[in-house]
Amino acid sequence: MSRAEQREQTRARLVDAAVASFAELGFDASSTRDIAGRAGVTQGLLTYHFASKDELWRAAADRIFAALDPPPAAPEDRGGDRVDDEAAREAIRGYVRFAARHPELFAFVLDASRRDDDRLRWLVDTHLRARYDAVAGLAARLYGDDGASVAPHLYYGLTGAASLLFAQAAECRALTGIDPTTDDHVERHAELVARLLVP
Amino acid sequence: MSRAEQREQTRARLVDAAVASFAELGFDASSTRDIAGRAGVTQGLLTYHFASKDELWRAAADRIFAALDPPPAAPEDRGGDRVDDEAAREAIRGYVRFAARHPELFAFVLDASRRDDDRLRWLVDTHLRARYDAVAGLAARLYGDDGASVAPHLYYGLTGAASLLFAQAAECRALTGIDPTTDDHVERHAELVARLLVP
DNA sequence: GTCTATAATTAGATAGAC
DNA sequence: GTCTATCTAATTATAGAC
Repeated sequence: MSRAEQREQTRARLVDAAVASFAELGFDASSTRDIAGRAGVTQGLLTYHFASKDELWRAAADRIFAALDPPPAAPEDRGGDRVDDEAAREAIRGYVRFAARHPELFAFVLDASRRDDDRLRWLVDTHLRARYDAVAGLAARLYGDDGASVAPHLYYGLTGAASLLFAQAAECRALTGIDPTTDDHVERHAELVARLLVP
Repeated sequence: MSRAEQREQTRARLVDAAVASFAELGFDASSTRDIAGRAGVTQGLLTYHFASKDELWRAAADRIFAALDPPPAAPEDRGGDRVDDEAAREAIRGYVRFAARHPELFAFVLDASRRDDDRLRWLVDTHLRARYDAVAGLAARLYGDDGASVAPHLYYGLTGAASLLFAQAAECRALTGIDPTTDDHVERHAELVARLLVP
């Protein structure tokens, strides 16, 4: 293997380990030593590839959001002004299924949103704004002129309703006895959220 | 002031500071030195009153949940089998208003739910289970025989939809330009969530 | 009851050998 | 490109003076 290949392989393994650690433990509780260990290398090598913990965190964010492009398909606009209800429901079901299968995305954003600092602003500017604008556009089509004013509430309401169950899977198991990550419960949750937003 | 009074005052200030720090920064990123500093005492005194960081965390949890008793009023059952729709909506609005004014509750639970450890289990057994059972009972009245199976989805769906906007207030300001903690936006969110759950 | 001093551990970042 | 060794700073917890 060439040095360039070796380089890319090591970086990829470090970023994978960083994504898992940041999503699971959060930024503060994650240690670069532990992340390096998960990737099978030493901490010294980690700082060779990523000069600071912040730089590693940004690489992890890029990796997480790269898995999202293109964004989950918005419901097709079938000629008329109004979006077809069942198509909107299916889009929401798809969103819930995605949240269930990628809990690291929500966990990562939630962790960054904790403090009003440079990392949050970078995440908003680099990855979140474009996705929010897409949802706001959808809200405008669903709610007409009121779209702009309901967009924030719809965005956080939908995201919270869709994602919290999977972000708190451990709590849910302890509290209710059910495992929310099973296909059956993912589908139940998708149906509930879809029916709540589009009755 | 007697020593007993002094003791209680110092403990109360330490617990108040701990609640703020654990909710704002999370357990790991909170330091006992900083918490002691916020309370105006030294770290040595903190460990005199609370032998470990874990013990302080449990005292903070007790304080947070003490503010919740009695639980937010459930809608009155007006004679019939079915709960009155408008009363159910008002109960949900009250829940959203409470979430908006006490973001530390959601932040604290969310932080504990991150890891499947002893702290999470203690929190579930000591404070969360009774509250969940109340919601599950409400679900049974709203949804009849299906209540038991939808209760977990309803609980996390409602909690997420109601609370996330305020838990991520800093992100919301950066992302949308609005401040979700204003009375106006709290009411908008309350109305949206109430109308979603009880159309 | 409160403080200062410190032990023991761990963190992120740096330097240099290979 | 990778590793070992080390620096500096911060952490929780402990011990003892007052």
